[in-house]
Amino acid sequence: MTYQIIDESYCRGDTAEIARNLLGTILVHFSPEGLTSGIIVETEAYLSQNDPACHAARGKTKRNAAMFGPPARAYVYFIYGNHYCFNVVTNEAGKGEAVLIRALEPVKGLHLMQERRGKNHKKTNLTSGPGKLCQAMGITGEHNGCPLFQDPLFIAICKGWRQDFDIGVSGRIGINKAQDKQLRFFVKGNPFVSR
DNA sequence: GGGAAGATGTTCT
DNA sequence: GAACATCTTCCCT
Repeated sequence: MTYQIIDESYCRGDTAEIARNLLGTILVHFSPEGLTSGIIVETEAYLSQNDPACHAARGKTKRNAAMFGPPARAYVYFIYGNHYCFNVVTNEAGKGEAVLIRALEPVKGLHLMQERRGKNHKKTNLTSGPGKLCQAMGITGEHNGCPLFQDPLFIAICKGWRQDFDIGVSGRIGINKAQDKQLRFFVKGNPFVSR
């Protein structure tokens, strides 16, 4: 499988469209413990306009500052006392938009993912949720603001994974505000999609 | 200073 | 399907 790493321009423009486009791309992390990677199969868009569920809705804070930075960077935040969530910053710097990566199909480093997740999880339980995939991939708050087009953490378009998948659309998961917005995108029928 | 909510995961019934 | 663990962040109930 050959990769073509994305560049900054890939994440400029309409955030919902980028959320769709990210489906079927691969997230790769060269960590000190080893390589892990997975195909992105579920995403959610968070917008700056008319979207109270977006962390940037109430303006820039210390926590969400990375969302207001340049696109194609990571926005990683800590939630519920236990979990990290990984986002791709989109649109232009200053906007405050991002795409939450909700699920991956593991490709490489399965053993390391098992180790990081602890216990004896099934393959489908390694990366099928935003908190799970961060733990499995070794993504933490250290990666907040990191570029996503160079080592050690990057997203690439891969030739070789099937490109003929159907895209499902639904309301976003786990939020109380703006539940009617159809901003969740996923690969239909993929067993690694959450829920 | 304090409280409540939060883009979740796990375990139990 | 529901309860709960766990703790940071942000805006005052």
